[in-house]
Amino acid sequence: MSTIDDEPIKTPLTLDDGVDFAVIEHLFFAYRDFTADPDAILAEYGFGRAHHRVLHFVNRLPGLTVAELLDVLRITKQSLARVLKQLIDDGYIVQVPGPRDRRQRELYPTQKGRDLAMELALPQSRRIRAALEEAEPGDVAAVERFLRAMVNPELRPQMDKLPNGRSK
Amino acid sequence: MSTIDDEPIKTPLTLDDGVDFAVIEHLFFAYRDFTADPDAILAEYGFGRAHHRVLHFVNRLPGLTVAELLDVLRITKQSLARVLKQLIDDGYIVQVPGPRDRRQRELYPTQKGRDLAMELALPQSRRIRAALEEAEPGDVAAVERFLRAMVNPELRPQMDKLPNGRSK
DNA sequence: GAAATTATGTCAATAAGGCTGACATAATTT
DNA sequence: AAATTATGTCAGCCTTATTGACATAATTTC
Repeated sequence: MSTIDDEPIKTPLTLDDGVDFAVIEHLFFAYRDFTADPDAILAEYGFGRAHHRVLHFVNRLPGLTVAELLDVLRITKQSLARVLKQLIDDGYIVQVPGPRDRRQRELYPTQKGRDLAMELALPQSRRIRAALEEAEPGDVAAVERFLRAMVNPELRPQMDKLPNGRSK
Repeated sequence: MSTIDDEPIKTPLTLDDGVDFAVIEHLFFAYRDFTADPDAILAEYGFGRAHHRVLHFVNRLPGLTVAELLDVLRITKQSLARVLKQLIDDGYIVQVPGPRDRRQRELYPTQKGRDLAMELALPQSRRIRAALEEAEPGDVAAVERFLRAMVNPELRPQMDKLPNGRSK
């Protein structure tokens, strides 16, 4: 019988073990630095990453309801409540009663909220553009295809609803 | 003079605003689902994402010291302490006094720790491979180049130290 | 050899951002 | 009129991070 084996293993896991450790780690490091940019700005406003996400999607989908926002963020009503309340109290987001269903609250950014959303997006956009500078034609499409394919299939339609350009 | 302007803005931010919102959102959704896989497994063990990261890098760089691990994870000693202690107490990681400097603790996975690291990596690897199935030749390289370029330049040498394949 | 530095560990307090469960209100639908 | 829906709120809990302070052992420096 084997006793409990707490012998140290001295050989590393490598790509030979059949796992894409390189991509796994690239994603980890990339995402960490990607979020560090806005985090620093948010701290000046007394906000956190949760505020960023709410502000971002309200700016990208103005007029979405609380339920729709919860569906995009995949968090609970109670988790959203605190950050949304702060953003409203501080004048970054306004609520408008739904036109058909007056129980609903349509969420819109104010000019202040739009400005902050842009300020937060800028360093991220700069980082992305710098990363793509060295890229060859077709790489951008390849990266977007890959990232999209990494998302659970049932959530991909949701991504397609986000405005892609030339909004009127 | 302008009064406080809390008028709702009804037009969405789009790519026309000069920001790569598509890539920003792709990264957000992709990373969320990418981490959801191991999170579910970790919960069964009573662990969290922090345990995963520690276990991962100890398996990828067996024998690294506490200081080196802190340098990779970029968290504080106190944050590491709790999760590392649990992983050691539960027999996933063992400490070995450094051979030259006996103050140092070299960290190694046990067989149990190696097994869990693989179990956590597998769904992530499966997701990556599925995403790359539709990819054309050269796309993998493009994705890795992009993700690497998204990392702060000063941290890239650290990524290169991770074993790339064919370990002996 | 004594003193300073270094590697690690630990204690206490704090904060952000999640969670669950329970309950309230108003508006809509049945 | 009753049931359902959309939203809000209260209370408590968990994980993961933070800072600051201090302790111990080992190494390095003078």
